[in-house]
Amino acid sequence: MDEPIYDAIKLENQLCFPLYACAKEIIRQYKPHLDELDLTYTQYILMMVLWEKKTQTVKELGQALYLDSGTLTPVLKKLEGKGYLTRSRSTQDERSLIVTVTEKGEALKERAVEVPRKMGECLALTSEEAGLLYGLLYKILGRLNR
Amino acid sequence: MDEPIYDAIKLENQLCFPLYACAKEIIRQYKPHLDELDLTYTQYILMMVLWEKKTQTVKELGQALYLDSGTLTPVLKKLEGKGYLTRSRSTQDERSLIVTVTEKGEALKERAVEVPRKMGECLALTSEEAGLLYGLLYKILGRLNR
DNA sequence: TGCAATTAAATTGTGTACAATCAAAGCAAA
DNA sequence: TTTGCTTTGATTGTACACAATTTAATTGCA
Repeated sequence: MDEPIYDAIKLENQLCFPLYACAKEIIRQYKPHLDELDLTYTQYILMMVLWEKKTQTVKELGQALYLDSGTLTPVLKKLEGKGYLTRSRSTQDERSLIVTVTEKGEALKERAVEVPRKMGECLALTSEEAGLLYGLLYKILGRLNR
Repeated sequence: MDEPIYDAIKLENQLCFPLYACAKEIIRQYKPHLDELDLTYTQYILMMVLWEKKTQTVKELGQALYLDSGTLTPVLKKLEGKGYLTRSRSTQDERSLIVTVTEKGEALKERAVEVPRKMGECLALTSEEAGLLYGLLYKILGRLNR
């Protein structure tokens, strides 16, 4: 009853599935730490971009995070409501919305630096393995990004 | 202005982010192929389990897919509506819901075998790299799974 | 110049994801 | 056997995620 023709559609032979499951499970591990900051994972990675760049358009945020305006608009409004960023139209190009981190948003960074340290332990990869995984993932992302 | 203290919360230094982005981007690549089968990615991986096991409880599906009943219940109802599976309570234990693939669901497998072949090309990894990635992902999943 | 094509966000609708809670069923110890 | 604990799915509420459409602004070109 073993039909090798069908091996290709066995869950255990997929590469996408462990990728999908792994991402979800790791994000679940983040939750208790991010709850302390009152941030979701999506809000957290968005703030990460702003901590580094201070000011970005929605388009730039979308490119950095692989998210579109349909996802970003409500997340940005939520973070604006929390006082971590401001949203305003560009005077050069009224179509562009400029997102800028506030002082309160900057201050959050001080508490957020603890999150990667707390998370680091749970992956259980050596630094070589982590580097290898990192390289493979960005190789795939680079290939898909066109 | 380079503050190495903050390097840990740069997006580019995260391992979870490329994992999350990669999973999403690959699932996006699946979409045109899965559209031909009128399946979403979640529906597709659920059917994958049923193609192999024929019959599973919701609990077993949840363990296989890393999903809970809050996600599975609506997906199962949708697939039941499409005629690909049936849902019925176990007579041994009325708490358990037994999910069984139908003939129509089995038939879908014949068309689904083409999907992995069509997808294989877009990853652009050698088989060594794919094996390495696979191993690393399951190592993480194994560690997180307790 | 004037208008068609393009671009940037926002909106709408569908489909997950998951925490928290609930209800029903089974189990277990006194 | 009855009460309390556990297990299993379903439900509810919140938060993405993205395709498709809409709106407003800008650009390109005849």
